[in-house]
Amino acid sequence: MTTMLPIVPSPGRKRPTIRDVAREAGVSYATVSRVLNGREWVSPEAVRSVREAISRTGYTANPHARSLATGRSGSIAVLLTEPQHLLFEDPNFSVLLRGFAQALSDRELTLILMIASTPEERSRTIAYLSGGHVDGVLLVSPHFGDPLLSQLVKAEVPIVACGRVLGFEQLISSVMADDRNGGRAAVEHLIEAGCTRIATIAGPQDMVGGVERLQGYHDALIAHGRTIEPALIVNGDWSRASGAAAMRTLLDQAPDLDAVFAASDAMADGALRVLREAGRDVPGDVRVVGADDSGLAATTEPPLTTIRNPLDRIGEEMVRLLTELIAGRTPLSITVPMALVVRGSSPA
Amino acid sequence: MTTMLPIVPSPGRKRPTIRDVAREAGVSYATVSRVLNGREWVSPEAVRSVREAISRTGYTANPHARSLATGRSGSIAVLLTEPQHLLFEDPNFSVLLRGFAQALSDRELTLILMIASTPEERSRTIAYLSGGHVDGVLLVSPHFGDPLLSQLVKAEVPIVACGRVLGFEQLISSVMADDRNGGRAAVEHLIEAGCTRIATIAGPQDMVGGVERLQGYHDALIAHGRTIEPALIVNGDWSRASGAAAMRTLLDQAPDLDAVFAASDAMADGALRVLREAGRDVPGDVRVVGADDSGLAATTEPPLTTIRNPLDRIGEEMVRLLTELIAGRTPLSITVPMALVVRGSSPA
DNA sequence: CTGAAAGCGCTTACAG
DNA sequence: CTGAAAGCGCTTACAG
Repeated sequence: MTTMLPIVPSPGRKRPTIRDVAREAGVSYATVSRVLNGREWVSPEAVRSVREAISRTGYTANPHARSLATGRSGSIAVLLTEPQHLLFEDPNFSVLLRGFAQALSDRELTLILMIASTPEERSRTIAYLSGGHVDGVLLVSPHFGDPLLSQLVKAEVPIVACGRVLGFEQLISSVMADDRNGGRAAVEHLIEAGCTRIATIAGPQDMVGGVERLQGYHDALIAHGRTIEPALIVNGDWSRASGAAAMRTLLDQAPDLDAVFAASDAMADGALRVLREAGRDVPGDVRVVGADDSGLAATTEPPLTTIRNPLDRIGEEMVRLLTELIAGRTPLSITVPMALVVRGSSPA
Repeated sequence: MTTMLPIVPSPGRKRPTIRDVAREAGVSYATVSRVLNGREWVSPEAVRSVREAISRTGYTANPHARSLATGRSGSIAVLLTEPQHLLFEDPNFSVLLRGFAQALSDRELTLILMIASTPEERSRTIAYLSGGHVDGVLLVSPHFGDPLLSQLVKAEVPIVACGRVLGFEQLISSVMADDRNGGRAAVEHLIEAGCTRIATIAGPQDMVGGVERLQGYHDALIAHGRTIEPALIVNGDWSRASGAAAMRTLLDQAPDLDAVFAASDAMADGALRVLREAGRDVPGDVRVVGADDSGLAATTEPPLTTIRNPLDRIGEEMVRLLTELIAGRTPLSITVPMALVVRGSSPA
């Protein structure tokens, strides 16, 4: 096998630098830098010969040298502060991460993934971010009152969060789903379908999504002159298992219910299972609406009617906001609507 | 009584540099650099006063300057080449990513996430990586014959892949699960439980995991003197829906089956649903074994007996291998065993 | 429009 | 053990 020979075997092979390009193009390296950065005042011929020299040499700019000279790192940190296992198991996180990756790549920004769960990681992370080694940070699941938040704010790092950050509204940009109106839309859909005993499996009440979606449930019932019955409200923790448990409780407390709005698809799936075991037909006897429109929703039996969590859009807007923040604009808070997606568990 | 005041938070605030630390410590900045890098030949007093100066000034090294000086970037790219949506929906990917994050963080290496799906992204990515702007790359789902692979190899970027990379075994380190023996263990468990008509829902046959797990199914049957019956083998695409469809086919082709080994937990879950609908009791009438031990496995009804995909360990080993590669060692291929996890769908 | 030069913040031989 | 100095590869006023 002779094919194993590398083209340029020298271990100390040097990547071409701006000087190599300049030599090739017959100009000064300052000029090369100018065409690289699209600055004005470069003659067309210079531009052309530099471009040729670049492709001939296979030159790529050294981002570290550039950062050192400009003071801009060209990179953005995606920071996870949750105990990591929780987040990584959340399919929603993957969707968000994908959105970030796309939007950052479009802007030629590097995505640096940082996790701050253990105390050591936290202090290492805060030091790194405060050190200004990153142009900005995308905060994924800020815990209210997390000291990390104020440290970051004090360090004046541009930062945008996913979901409102209580107490920092003026300092931290944020993008979030309109959970409240989403929840309301879900319940109004059930009301319009003629349901009269609508239960809800709410999310954790120490998380904004949990609170807001439940609030939307209230809003819809009140708006239609219904009363809020405690027996129709049970909390879960977003998980399928918790949804199943909550459904059992509901069936117990209010056997005559004819609809359930679960604050997550996973909980709705758990509810579906319990309803099936209890011999209740969905949607015949009981209608079910979930939330998020995660990958799960379309594959349950029957498929879930749900309110779509626009995470792709949220990720995109977070990146846009962050670049604006970096450019010096003031913080902003954006709310993205949730849309009802109708499927078999509660048809139109 | 000296500079106790926290350094000024002026907008144009400059981060402290190595010179600031040197001034504070009363040494030259070369000495500061030495204690920073743990080089020998520094007096204990110098070390102490530098450390104090560092904490007093809140200094953190500028990684870009350091990279420029050392030629090491201190960062590792995690490269996704799959059409991204496929990967991000895969819970296994999250687990792997988490393992990477942890292992890299432990080594104070920065994790850069890169996605190369569109042609533009691909060429941008290849340029970036070939430019030597990253110390190495962790390849998540290499497609056989992907030209990106040979370009990366040609660029002499240290790279380790998840799963064997056909044709590049000598050049690219890889870490993978022992899918074949895992599949074999799953089926032997069923044989030992007394099952005689064991079906399998195999994964895609153009993916190594799909092929190997099916091979393991063969191995076990043959080793126990059983015959391979085509009617007992159906392919899926890893998804729950495909598992359900496959189960229907199996029930049709071989109504007397008493066990199913599905090559993924999601497919097993689909099979579970169809079996339930068909009135077959699991594990009473039919035993079911899945694969991966994803988050799903413990929450199905009944919970799945499965073979654990050691992705946490795989991620860890990939990072270790990569650092060794960067240090100049030769490529290596590692196989991590899969362990049987016994749950209700096929108890001991 | 273009070149020479300073400077970004670090590391690392090289002399002491 | 420690300091002065060169150099990593770029950008950007500053003079032409």
